[in-house]
Amino acid sequence: MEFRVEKEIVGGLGRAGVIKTAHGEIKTPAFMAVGTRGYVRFLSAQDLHEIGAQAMLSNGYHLRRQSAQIADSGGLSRWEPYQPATGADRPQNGSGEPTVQDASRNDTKMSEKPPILRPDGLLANPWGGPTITDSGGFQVMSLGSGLGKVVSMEKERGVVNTAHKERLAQVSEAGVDFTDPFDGQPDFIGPEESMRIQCQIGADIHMAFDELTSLADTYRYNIEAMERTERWAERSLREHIRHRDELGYRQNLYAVLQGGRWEDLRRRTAQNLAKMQIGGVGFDGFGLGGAFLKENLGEILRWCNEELPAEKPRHLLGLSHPDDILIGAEMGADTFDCVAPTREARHGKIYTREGTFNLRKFADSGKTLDQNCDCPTCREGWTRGGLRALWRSGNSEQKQKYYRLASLHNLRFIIRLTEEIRQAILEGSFAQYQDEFLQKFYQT
RNA sequence: GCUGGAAUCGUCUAGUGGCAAUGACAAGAGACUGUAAAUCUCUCGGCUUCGGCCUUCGUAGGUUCGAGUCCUACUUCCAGCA
Repeated sequence: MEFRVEKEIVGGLGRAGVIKTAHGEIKTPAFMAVGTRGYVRFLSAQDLHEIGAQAMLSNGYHLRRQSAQIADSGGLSRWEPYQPATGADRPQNGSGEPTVQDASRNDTKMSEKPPILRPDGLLANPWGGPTITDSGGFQVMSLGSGLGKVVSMEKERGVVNTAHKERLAQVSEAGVDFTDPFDGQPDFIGPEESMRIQCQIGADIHMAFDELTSLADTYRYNIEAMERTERWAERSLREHIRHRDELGYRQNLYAVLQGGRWEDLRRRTAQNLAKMQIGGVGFDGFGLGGAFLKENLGEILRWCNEELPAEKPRHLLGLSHPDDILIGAEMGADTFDCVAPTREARHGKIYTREGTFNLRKFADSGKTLDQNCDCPTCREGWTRGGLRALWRSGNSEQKQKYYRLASLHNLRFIIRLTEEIRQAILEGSFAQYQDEFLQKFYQT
C-alpha cells in the first residue's frame, strides 16, 4: 500500500491524498460504505460504484465463520457475499427470506447455475474495489459494556456500565469471550484470531484488535483498556506480518488509538503505536477509535494526529455526520466509515444541503429529496411522497425498494461531501467550504 | 315474521360489576455514528395549577354504593327457520 499526501491545509492537520491498494485507489478524504457482512444492505456492487463509493468496510467478527470460503474466492473484494440460511443476517419478520421462486425468477436461462442471493434478496456480486475490515473490536464494546445502549455522542453522560454478568462479551488479557447474539453460541476472539480471520478475508486494510471503551467508562478503566489495546496491537502486528501476503497481494494493518477523552492518554498511545515495530516493520496506518462527544471530537483528533506520522493514512472509525466528517478532515483524518447514512435512511431520516428531515412528514410532497442532488434516486425523479408510500407500505418488496433508494441518496450525500472537501483542500478553500456547508446544513 | 347472536378509540380487537377501558394496525413525535437495528422509545377521548377534573363502550331507561359488563325497550347488522 502506498499513501501520498497531495495537499495540506495550511497551518492545519488536514490533507488530501491518495491511498493505493491492491484493488484500486482511494482518493482522500474518503467515506467508505459499511458492508458489515461483505455487502451494503439493499445495495448492489453496481449501486456502490454508481454513487462514487471508493471502498467498503466489512467486519471480521461478522464474517469470521466464512473467512476460509472468502479466502478461496481470492479475498473479500472478489467474494460473492453469500450467507447460508443459518447466517446471522436473516430477516426478523421472516418475509424477506429469499425463496426458491425468487431464485428462479431472477434466473434468465435454465442451463445457467442459479444465482447466489444474499439475505437481503440481492444478487451476490463481488464488490471488486478496495476493502477494509474491522477487527471485531467494536463488538467488544457494543456487546460488552455498551450492551443495549446507544453509542451516542451527545448524551449518555451519566450512563452506568452494563453489569459484567449481563454482558455478551467479557474481556481478558488473552482476548474476548463472546456470546453470539444471533445464535447464542460461545466464541472467542483475541488478536491472533482476529488477524488470522482478517488475513483470510483479505481486505486491503485491517484493523488491529482493540478494545473500545464506552463513554461510561472511567479514566482508570480507559488506561487499562488502552494499555491492553497496545499490547494487543503488538500481537496483532506480529500475527499479521505472518499472514499478510497469503492471498497473493499485500494486506495492510492499521493500529487503533484509544484513550477516551484524555489528552495524556491519546498522545501517549499515539506515540507508542507510531514507533511500534516488529523486525523493523511497523503499522501501515492508524485507526482513530473511541466513543466521542461532539464537543471535543476535534480536540481529541488533534491530540492524536499531532503525534502520528504525517506520511501514514488515518481512518476515523465509525463517524459520518457531516459536522464530524468536516472536523475529522480538518484535523487530519483521511478516511471514514459509518452505518449512519444507511441506517438512518432505512429509518426515514433523509440528508439534504439544508439539513435532515423525516420522510414521514412528506406524504403529499412532489419534491425530490434534495434539490440538485446527483444521486440515482433524485436523478430518477423520485418524490418524497412516492418514497414515503414505498416505505410505509406493508409490502416487503416495496420496502426493500425504498431502503435501496433512500440508502443510495444518503450515501451519495456523504460521499459527495467528502469529494467536495477533497476539492476544497486541493483548492486551498477548506475553511470557507466548511463554514458555508455547516451554516446551510445546521442553519446556525 | 320467528329464533338466536352481535354493536367498544380511524380500523380490527380484549374486557369475569370497581375502567378512561386491553392488544394490534394505522397515525403523530423522537432517537440512531468501526450494524444484535426493515430497529428502538414516547404519544395516541378532552381539559389540567399534573393533585386531578370532565365526557366516553349503538340509543333510551332501569337495577346497584358503583354498569362497557346485569335487566327492559328500541335501532342497526349477522346467522338459521319461514
